[in-house]
Amino acid sequence: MKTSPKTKKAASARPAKPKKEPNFLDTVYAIVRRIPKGRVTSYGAIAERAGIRLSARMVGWAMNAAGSAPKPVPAHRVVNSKGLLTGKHHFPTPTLMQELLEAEGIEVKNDQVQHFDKVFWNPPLPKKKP
DNA sequence: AGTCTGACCTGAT
DNA sequence: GATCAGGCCAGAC
Repeated sequence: MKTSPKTKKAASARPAKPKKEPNFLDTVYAIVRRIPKGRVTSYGAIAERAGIRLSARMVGWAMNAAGSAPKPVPAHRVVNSKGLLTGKHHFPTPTLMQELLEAEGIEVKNDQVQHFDKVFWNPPLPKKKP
């Protein structure tokens, strides 16, 4: 048999989706995972680096998915532009986020990162291998 | 299939 | 100076 009744899925080398970039989600993870210890970043910064400055909301949603991510994502190092631990409520324990930050040497008071502009870490562009 | 929300940010009133 | 609304992408129901 070999008949191939029809071109079921036949040759379609690549219509138009060579997989440019997986999902901006993976990009976000890549950036978040690159955050060094003792540093924090903001959703907007990640979103901008990911190429979606107007979509900072999705970054938060991405963090939510981070719990389901194959690898642990330091979501506790991600705070909003004000340095507030807005997502701390989404952690296993509402104090875990602060605990982790303090454990890394970051001073947190009242759910607010102290010296935010000093511990703030600007994420680099996800350099892609040529 | 369409609809809605989501850990936000920025600009304008 | 504070408040309101808009915007973007992706997943879940």
